[in-house]
Amino acid sequence: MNTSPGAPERYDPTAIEAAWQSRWKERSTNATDIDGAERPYFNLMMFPYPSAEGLHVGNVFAFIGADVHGRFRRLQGFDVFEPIGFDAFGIHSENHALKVNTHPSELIPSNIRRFRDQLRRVGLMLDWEHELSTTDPRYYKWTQWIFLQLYRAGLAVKKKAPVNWCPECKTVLANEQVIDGFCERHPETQVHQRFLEQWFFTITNYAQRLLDNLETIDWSDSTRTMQRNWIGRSEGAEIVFVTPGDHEIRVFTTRPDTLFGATYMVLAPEHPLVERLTASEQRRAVKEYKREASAKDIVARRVGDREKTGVFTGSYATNPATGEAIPIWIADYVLMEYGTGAIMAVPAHDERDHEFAEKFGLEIREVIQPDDAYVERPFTGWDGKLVRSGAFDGMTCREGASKITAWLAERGAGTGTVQYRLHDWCISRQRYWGPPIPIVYCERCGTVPVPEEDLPVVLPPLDDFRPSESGVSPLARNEEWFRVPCPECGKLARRETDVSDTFLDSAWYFLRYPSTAFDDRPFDADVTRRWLPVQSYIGGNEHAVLHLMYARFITMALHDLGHIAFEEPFTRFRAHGMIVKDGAKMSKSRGNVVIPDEYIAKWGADTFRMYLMFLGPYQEGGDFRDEGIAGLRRFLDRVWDLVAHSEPASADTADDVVIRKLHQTIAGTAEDVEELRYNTAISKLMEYVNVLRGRGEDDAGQRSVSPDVLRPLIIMLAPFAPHFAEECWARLGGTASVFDASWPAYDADAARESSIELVVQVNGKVRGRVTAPAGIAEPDAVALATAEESVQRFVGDQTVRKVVYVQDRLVNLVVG
RNA sequence: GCCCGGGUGGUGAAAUGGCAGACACAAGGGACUUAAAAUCCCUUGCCGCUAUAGCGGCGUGUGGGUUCGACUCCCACCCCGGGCACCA
Repeated sequence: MNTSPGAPERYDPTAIEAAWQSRWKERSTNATDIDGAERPYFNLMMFPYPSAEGLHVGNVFAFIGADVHGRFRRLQGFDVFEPIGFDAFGIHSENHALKVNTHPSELIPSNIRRFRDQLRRVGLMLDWEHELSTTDPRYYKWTQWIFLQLYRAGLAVKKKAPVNWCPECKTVLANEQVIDGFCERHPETQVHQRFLEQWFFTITNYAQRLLDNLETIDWSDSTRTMQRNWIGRSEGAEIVFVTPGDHEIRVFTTRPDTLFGATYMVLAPEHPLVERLTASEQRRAVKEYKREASAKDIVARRVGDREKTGVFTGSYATNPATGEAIPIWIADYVLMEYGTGAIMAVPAHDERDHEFAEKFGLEIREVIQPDDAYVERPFTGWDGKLVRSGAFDGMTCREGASKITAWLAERGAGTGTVQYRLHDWCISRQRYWGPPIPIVYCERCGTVPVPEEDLPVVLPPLDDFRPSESGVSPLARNEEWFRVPCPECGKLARRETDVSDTFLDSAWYFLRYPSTAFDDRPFDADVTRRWLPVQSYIGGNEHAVLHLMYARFITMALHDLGHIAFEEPFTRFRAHGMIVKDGAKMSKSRGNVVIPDEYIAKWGADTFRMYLMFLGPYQEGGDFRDEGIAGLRRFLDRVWDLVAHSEPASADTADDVVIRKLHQTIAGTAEDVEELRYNTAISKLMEYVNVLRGRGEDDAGQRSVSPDVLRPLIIMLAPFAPHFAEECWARLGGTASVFDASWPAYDADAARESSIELVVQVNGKVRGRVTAPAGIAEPDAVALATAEESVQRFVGDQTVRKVVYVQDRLVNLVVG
């Protein structure tokens, strides 16, 4: 440690970071002027769930990447709004509260305090004036208000449906929360199927728009692909099969071209027609099979490689193409939730039907002659010609599909249609820790929405908030709370005791941020017009089909109801990658979770920030290794040293090499930061520093460069190392914050190289290099290249058959 | 099974179809130091030839192809990560 008087002060991140953090707070450096901003820029990051463990490095990685973007935009002259909040309702918090046997209303505030503290130390440009928490009645009042808007529009409906039931959570889960048939939060617990009355948002009404709009928004491809797959659009036909008893069985198929090969049908065991179609001699078998199927949980039902089971109903239906009577079976490989819950089985051209037909000895009739004769059976491809298909013989599959659909339509036996895999969003939860759904059930008036002026329906304190085995909400144990007069007739009625899904809380928080000052409206019209949609949203792909889909849906619905002017909430979304530790995913059980605090304490937030942004491409993530951090600290130390010894009189301001490198760095770094290529942006700054260090040395061995070539460096460094940059900026004579400066101007002329190095190849192999003036013409370049001794050796007396010249880059002589 | 990513030195990684390995880490050598740490300088893809300077060959998961030229484009395959999965 150098402590002698007069010696240059060492870089001390602890002191500098604390000083600047309090200065930012005092001066409101990061507060946004919501009403007065000239160039509003909404920079959003995914608000965290305030867990008991505190922020981990994954959260911090996400926030820093978003913060770098926000700070960069600010240096470009935008009024950047970078708010934060807490997603504190939900099963996550509640389960933790149950585990440690403390009420969530006690836990959450202390967790939030810890999070605030951690977030401050990371040095994010957060505007704390607009902090929100989903558990705040001032917030969830409007979550309930959104429910009411959707309810009035018919987009919130109550229906009995097969739902995913987690026996551990003792609640219903959305499909998105079921992973491989197991609960998202309890990987050991299988999810079961139950039929319950639940509130749904009919997101399926928006399936096509959610799909189409994906083309119009600037999102990571990976995220858009996941959404596309989740929506799962399939084109095909709905075809009607009629039974002798005049029952109509509708099926959906993506392969109407194979209709002539449909040799039997299958209904889902829960299909409403099963009862009526069952012949008396099959009654027992069918009943037994239905019982078995309903006893099965969703896993057993959904695992794809399971052996097929099923039972014949004893009835037949007429194949509308062949006129043949084909047997009707029931089997649990047909799912009631998709399509019509019934299929036409074409065992010759569908793997599942094939397996089923083989097992039960049903007819397998090929109606496609594949183009390639040597393909495996069943042939499920599209490249073939129709056979045994009457008038459609000889057509390609594509042609046959549309012709058969048209032919069915003429006879009223079918129609072209589209199916989606997307399911309606089940939003009710039989849990405690969420916003109560604002509905009252009255014996006389039925289902009555709580009047808007009575919102919020406050979640009452409840000592025993455990979920019950029976699936009834904890709130149903609080009679005092749920007994209320009917808002319409005044007679004693009963509140809805379910609460809403956490994903509803987070589906609209970005709308609230700029309007947190208003208590009489969810989002102010003027403010919203100025600040939304969100210009940049950065977050993890784990939310690609949950949060991001729901937020889009809620935004679309609010748009259609006239509350907002846009229908897509996030103009640009970028998914960041995942941080792993020594090649393995971080997890508590592995014991390799990186806690940012200790690293920040040891190295300083700026070094830590820079390391995280440097360790790999931001959108791919990377491997966190302790050894790598020192390099970034060394880099900052070197910059510190340059700043400490800067001399206004230094000649480097006119040094071509320095100036050229500076302007190349300005252009390259801006482009990299713009594209979130933070790792290469930092490496470019390092290159520039290496040039400065090589140039700055005087006769006495003392480095000294002028502040003029350092200031642009400090600005470019500021998004990554904000405290460090502020301190250097001040030491270089800056008065205001470095973030009130502008990103350095790029001068293309200054960046241009005057001489270039031409690579000379012979037959594509590098055989020499020549220095030439930039912009050299081809004949001159070739002459220079050919004259080179090392090139001559490889050309010898062979004739040059061809010359390839790439301007200012290379000459390739093709000889032989 | 299907749909996305990805596979490059000892390590993290970089490269609009045009010098593979920028920038770092680690390692080795040297300077400074009584010594160590820190700092600074040098070396560092592999193999071979050479006393050295240097010279040559090989090299981006594997096998083919396109091209004057391929980490980059095309085809087939292998491995790793993620998503979906009896979705008709």
